[in-house]
Amino acid sequence: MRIKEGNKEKDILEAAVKVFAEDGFHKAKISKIAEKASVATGSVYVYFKNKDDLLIKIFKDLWENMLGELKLLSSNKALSASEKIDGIIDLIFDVFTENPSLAIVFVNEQNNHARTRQDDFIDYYEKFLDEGEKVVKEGIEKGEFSSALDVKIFRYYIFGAIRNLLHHWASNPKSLTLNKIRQNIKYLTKNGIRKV
Amino acid sequence: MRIKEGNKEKDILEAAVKVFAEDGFHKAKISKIAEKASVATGSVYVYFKNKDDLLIKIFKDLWENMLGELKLLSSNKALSASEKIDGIIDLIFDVFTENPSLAIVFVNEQNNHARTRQDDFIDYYEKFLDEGEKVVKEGIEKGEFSSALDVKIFRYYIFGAIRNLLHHWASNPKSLTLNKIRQNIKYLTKNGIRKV
Amino acid sequence: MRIKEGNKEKDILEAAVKVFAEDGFHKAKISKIAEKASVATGSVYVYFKNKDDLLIKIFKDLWENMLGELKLLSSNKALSASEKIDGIIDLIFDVFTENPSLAIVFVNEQNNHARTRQDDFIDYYEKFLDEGEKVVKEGIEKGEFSSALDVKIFRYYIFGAIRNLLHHWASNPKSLTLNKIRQNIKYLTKNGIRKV
Amino acid sequence: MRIKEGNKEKDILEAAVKVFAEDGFHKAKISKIAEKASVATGSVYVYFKNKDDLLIKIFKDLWENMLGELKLLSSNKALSASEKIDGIIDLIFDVFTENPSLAIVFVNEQNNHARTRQDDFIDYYEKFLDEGEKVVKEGIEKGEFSSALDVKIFRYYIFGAIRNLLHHWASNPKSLTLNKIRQNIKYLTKNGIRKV
DNA sequence: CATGAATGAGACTTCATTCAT
DNA sequence: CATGAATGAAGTCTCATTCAT
Repeated sequence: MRIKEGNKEKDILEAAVKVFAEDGFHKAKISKIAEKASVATGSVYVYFKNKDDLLIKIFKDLWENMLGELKLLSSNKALSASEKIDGIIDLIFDVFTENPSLAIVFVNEQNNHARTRQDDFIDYYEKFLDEGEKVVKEGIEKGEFSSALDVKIFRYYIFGAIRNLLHHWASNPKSLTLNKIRQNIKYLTKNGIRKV
Repeated sequence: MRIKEGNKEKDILEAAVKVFAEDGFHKAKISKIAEKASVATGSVYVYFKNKDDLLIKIFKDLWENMLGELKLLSSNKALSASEKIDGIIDLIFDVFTENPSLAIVFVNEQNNHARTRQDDFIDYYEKFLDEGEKVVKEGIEKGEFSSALDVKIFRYYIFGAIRNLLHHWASNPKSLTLNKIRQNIKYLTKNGIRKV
Repeated sequence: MRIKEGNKEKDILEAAVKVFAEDGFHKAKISKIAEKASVATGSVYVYFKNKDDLLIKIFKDLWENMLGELKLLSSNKALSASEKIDGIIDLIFDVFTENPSLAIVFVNEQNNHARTRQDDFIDYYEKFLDEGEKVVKEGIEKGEFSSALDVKIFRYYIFGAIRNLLHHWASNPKSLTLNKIRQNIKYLTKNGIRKV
Repeated sequence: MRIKEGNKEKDILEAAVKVFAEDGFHKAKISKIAEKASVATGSVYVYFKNKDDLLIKIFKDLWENMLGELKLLSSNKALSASEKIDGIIDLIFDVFTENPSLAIVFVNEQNNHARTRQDDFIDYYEKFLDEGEKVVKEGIEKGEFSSALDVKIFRYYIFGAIRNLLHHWASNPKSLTLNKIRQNIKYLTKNGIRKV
């Protein structure tokens, strides 16, 4: 029995993230992914049902992990709502800083793909956003955050902002320091542009 | 007086926006666009060089217009920086409210496409963002906005936020009132989530 | 508008019969059919949904025609049942004599294909057999044919016999005269092997 | 005494017959055959050269056996030619009754396969038909059967008839009693449809 | 002998684009 | 300008076969 050496599944998934980031999902070729993962084209189909399945697994892994981390964070009684918001921002930045290609794939492909198909990664993603929403609600109730804001809207607001900055950074890593981006996001989220 | 014989070019472009929004650029078929525009498939190629050209023209029209409007707004001496920010937000919302399909195409396809090709619509888009940046700078100089923020980052921040909310709204028009979104964006942009 | 010159649909169908006969349905390549029909590979898909559709159309054309001819024959009041049986045998022989490739495709592929899919050509085929059955019933009622035989069985008996002989002939056209085959079938069908 | 450790070769062959009958040779997957035989995919290739080889062995086993039985029958001096014909029909029916899947594989795949390749099972098959032919010749010489018939043609005639009925029965076992089929074939073969 | 993960050749099918009318 | 039949390049996916263990 030929033993599965190394971790082909992981190799393929990582290669897929890179190729999807470089060429976009639709122009990405399975053969290129296979080559980058040092496996035969057909081997991709041993581990994944089809091209779509690669993308789905990428997002599922991403949001399943993120949700897990976020839960740890949001349940931490020692933190204020404001500190938790900072934590969420850090959480997101840490993941995508480590894997800029993943940031690009997320920004460019997730919406487009989620629209057509109903996959289970969407559940994780939505739960992640729900969990973030809870933190904001908590902050409002505690009087930390303004009760004027709509939490539903805020979640798309802040997420879109972060997404766009990450995408810009991932595309031009030299134009902006990630740390500066992170700090500015935290500042803007909490204070807006008004002089405090 | 020009005889109104239908404007095929415009018909095709509008059909393209709808089909790209529905099916995504890559899955969209030229034949479907032609059908929706009530022309023959071949006629698309009388007015446009190829499929990419359709998308390019869509974005060029969009940002050329937006830039023109923004220039009028930003050069208005009667407005404070803060009022101009409100104006920019209104500008964007007005365009995409009128044409939700365009919002979807913008959000889903522009990044993806801009990455690969170097097209002139990008100039207009960048100039639009530059012009917005100027307004922020002006606000900082006048002491209206905090000098702690990086204008470059802010432009991606606010634009990402708006984009994401528009996309969410365009995909689920009933989940949120556009007016509430607009108000919240204005509030958040200026005040953040802190209790004022 | 590029006009459909000649009859590409018919050309493709005829090429398909030849290629299916030569290589068998599963080993037959669309590209070879296209080449034999002097069209581009893609053109096959202008006229036919897919490879299966080619086979289905072949059988539909065949049995629709055969059924039409058989109805004319069986409704002819001037003929005895025995003469009608001869007529049916002639009918089948005439078609396949003209198109030996069709005989091979019918024998080799119809059963195999009919099993998996439920296509409308089967209706025509079954009706053809039903119509033949009627002739036999008529012969029994008139006292021409033995009442000892089961008409249902007879229809598969005679049809299998003819099919097998046609297939053998089509595969080795020189081993047997078609006329001799035809005569023997008529004789055997009516008299069996017993000395009369 | 040989230890009974299961007979993988036989298991695989029996599984192959079933799968070929169900799915057709070309759509049948080696992996499904292996699974049905409770062995690993690779084990199929320990016992058989390739997929074709499975089919060849199936037919070789079939006709080698059939030929052996037929020789016993045809050399039996105690039987008339007519009785021998009955015996041949019984012989064929007995085999396929016991193994309807084999009947389907025979009818659907043998012709198709025999055409392309030159395999040794064809020798056995031809010899089986030759041996049957001898019985008919003997019947003619003895004056039992009509000298008007061509023995070469008869062999394909009767074999086709039987094949078709077996196939019909194997596909729809409930539509006809096998006994009735057998009787009718014997009757038709000897007497034809004429009233005796 | 037995295994089953890995391979990679091969073919169907799609659809942007062309061009004769 | 307008048409839409025709094209053919290109990529996904399947699955028989191999081979290291």
